[in-house]
Amino acid sequence: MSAPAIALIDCNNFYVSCERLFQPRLEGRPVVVLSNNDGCVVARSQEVRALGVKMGVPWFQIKDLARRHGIIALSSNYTLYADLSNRVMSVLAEFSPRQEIYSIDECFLDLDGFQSLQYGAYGQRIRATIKQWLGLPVCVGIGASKTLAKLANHIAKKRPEYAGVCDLTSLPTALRESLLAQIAVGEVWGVGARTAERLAVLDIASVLDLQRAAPKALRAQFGVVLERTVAELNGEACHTLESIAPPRQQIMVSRSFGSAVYDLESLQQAVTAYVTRAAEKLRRQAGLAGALQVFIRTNPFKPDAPQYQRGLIVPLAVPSDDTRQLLRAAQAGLQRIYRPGFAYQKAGIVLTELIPAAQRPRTLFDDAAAQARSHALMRTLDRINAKMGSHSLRLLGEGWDKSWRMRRERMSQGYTTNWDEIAVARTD
DNA sequence: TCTGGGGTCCTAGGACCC
DNA sequence: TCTGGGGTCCTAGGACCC
Repeated sequence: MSAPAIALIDCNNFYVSCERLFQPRLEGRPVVVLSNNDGCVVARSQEVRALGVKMGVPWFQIKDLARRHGIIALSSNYTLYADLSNRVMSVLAEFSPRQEIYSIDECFLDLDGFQSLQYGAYGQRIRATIKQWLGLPVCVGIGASKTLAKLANHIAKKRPEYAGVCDLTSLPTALRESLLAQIAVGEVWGVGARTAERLAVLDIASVLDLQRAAPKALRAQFGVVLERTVAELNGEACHTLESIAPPRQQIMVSRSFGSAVYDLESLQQAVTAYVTRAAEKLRRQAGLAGALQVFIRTNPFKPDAPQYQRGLIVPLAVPSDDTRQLLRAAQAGLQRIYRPGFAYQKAGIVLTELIPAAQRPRTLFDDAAAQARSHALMRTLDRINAKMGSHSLRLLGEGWDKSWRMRRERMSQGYTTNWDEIAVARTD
């Protein structure tokens, strides 16, 4: 009987690695990828980390530093990252029958049954395969629980002597504990800055301290989440591997504007675009929304300017996935919360009370013919946009001028997703 | 000038009911 | 002076994640 083992494979500074794949000149140079509107740093190359640039820092705050050190900043190209992510995940799926895709650049694999191959060696094979087939660097962490696998991955990333793969299940106890004693408790999956601060007061500073802490006392002070984390650190798997992603409970689409927006019409256009996108996601998971929330807000980072923020939940008479009905609800809500005279910085919508389309409630007033027409129209819309590229067909309400559209001034191309921008090996 | 977007889970407290 | 007790449901907000 083998002990359970879970692997966490995580791409190294994924967005930067994706960009380097198609722009080899970025290799060895300090590179960051910025969030929407070129706002914050969301990915940093090793060279940038070494300069002390923190995750999430606003780009304008480090422009001086960037100039001095020749940091190259790129707008985020999510189409490219999503495509490469899909390729990484398909390759990784070959290494275990049970895979949980956890985020765009991470997945868990259940290694149960692969013990005879030696987990560490298996991890090296995974790492080498992704590097050779896709050109992307990954690290592999292996542990008896998801939390330990994450921790092992952290060690694999930070300590070169592990060559990108750390198998905590095979380390001698003394070595494992000395490693855990050197890692700050805030590195543990599920322990954020607030909790780390409160733990410090109790003299729980390292991962080893937390592993050895009394679970019941922690539960009383911090709740059940931290209690489970401690159990996981002790090798008791509380978080199971979810190979089938459960349907989302809410679908949100929101964006900051490229520049401030004042008039209702621009907000209406933006909200139309967001609802359109959210409805596509909703139909892709075969769901219906029972309610829609719409919200708008001014820029909270400008406290001197008049502030206004409001949201409203609009219930739908009947749960729906029809873009037109969702739009009516959103526009009605927007009308009610809009106040003139403010510089709006962001708007968004959230679809909530989601149910599977198969559970569509029946009412006395069901109009089967109208439902069939709606279904056919939405399916056609989705198909055309899937084939011709999203936004090929869209509602007039999105408008044409788009002053609210976000800034992306440093964007790379669609090397793998757009025939016109496909990567070129040589031009002569 | 310039500060992302999209999620989940848990808890506390109020409303309501018997 | 002195104002029940317990259960359920819902919502808002906090904390965390990538």
